[in-house]
Amino acid sequence: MKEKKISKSAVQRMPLYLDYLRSLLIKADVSQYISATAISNALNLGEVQVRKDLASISSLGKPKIGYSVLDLSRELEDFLGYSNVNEAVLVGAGKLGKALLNYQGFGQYGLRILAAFDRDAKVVGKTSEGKIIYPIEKFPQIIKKLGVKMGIITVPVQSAQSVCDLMIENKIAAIWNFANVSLKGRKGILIHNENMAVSLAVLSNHLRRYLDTNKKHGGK
Amino acid sequence: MKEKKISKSAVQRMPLYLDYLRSLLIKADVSQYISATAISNALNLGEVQVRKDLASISSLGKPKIGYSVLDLSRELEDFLGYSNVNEAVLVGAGKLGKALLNYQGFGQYGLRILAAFDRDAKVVGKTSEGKIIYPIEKFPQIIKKLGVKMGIITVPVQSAQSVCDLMIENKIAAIWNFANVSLKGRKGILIHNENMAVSLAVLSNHLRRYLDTNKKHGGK
DNA sequence: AATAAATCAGTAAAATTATACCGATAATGT
DNA sequence: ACATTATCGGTATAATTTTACTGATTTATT
Repeated sequence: MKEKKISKSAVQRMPLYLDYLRSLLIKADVSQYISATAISNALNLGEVQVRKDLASISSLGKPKIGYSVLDLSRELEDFLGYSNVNEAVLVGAGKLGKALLNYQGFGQYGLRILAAFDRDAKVVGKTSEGKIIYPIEKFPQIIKKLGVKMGIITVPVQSAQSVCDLMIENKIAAIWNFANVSLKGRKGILIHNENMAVSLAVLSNHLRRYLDTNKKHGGK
Repeated sequence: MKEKKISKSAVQRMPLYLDYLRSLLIKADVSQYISATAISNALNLGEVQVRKDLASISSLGKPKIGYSVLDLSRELEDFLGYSNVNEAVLVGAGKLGKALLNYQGFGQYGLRILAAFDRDAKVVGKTSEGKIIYPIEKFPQIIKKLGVKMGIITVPVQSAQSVCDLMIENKIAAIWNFANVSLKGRKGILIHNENMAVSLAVLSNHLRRYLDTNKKHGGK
């Protein structure tokens, strides 16, 4: 099995495929087949792009037939790491932090948040739906024991970088950052920023151009 | 002033610049200058990339000096459309919908959610922090009156596509979708999916590769 | 058995995005 | 005043990503 390189953009399309396939599995029987063409129509993506993406993680596609929906789902799950659970810890048990901590939906994507940390003694120790919130001082000790490699940051802007540093010191390799700053990491460490402002930028930029065009070219 | 084309990736970096500049303005006086180089260091981005991005929206950069932090912020705000408010409506006043509706932070980014819609009569009519939730049937009528062009979707998966269609029929041009499906739009209509699964895909993919590498090459 | 239709998968080309390079310019120090 | 330094901004190059094309493969049809 040769290791193909998969672009980041392609990685981001994979969960869309998986979601779609899962929806098919719910609707109909498990022995269905589907073609890249059909998927591309359903998801409004380029036919070639879908075929390329799928080819990069699977080789079960049969001409004239397509892919077994079930098998392809399995392969996507494997690729995305949903089959072997991703364990994570979370720092910052405020509003957002607690919401994520208690969010059941992550299970579907193979994510399990094992523990949370906070520096506020008031929230520490309390469990919400079985999860424990530790004082931040215990971070190194507990991370070492758990061997977790993914960290979620839900602290206010000011402390985000120091939490990030703390995580990296303790061998966290992938960081999901919900604080509204772009954090400084290190080579090999992935920092993924979940920034609503970024989304808004895309949206409002589109809107501005859209409205301009319609004004200029006399759009109705 | 010639219209330069700005890549989508570049657009997504703009709010990062703006956030950083704003943080500088808070910390120090308003007559500061900053260079693209300094920004690139702070945000851990390529120097050339930052300079290019800034050049595409501003021409106030002075050699040896850099940009006026305040002026550049203004230009970024203009570009991002934060200066002239973006108005939006939201469909789906469930948990997430209400959270967004009441989230104060959007103001900072020039977003104002004017009204919400839901098909459940129980939530309709009630106001939470001054916002009104209308029955979905009134959508066409009210959108027409408000002239809003941005729509936010926070309904369950099953109804997301029909809400999307409804929005497009009523001349919404940019859709921010929080439902966990990829929606089908139409040319000219932007659909931006806020999908946590996508983020998770990026993270867990990185992690898998990271762990593999460290295993193979004997990373301690 | 032969033909047609649908689809995969590999290679090539095009488009997009990021990076490198270099001359011009403004401030600073000599 | 002149050299030096930091920085901008444009052009050129490289890398990445998407799209197009083509041949091979499998099923259905005549």
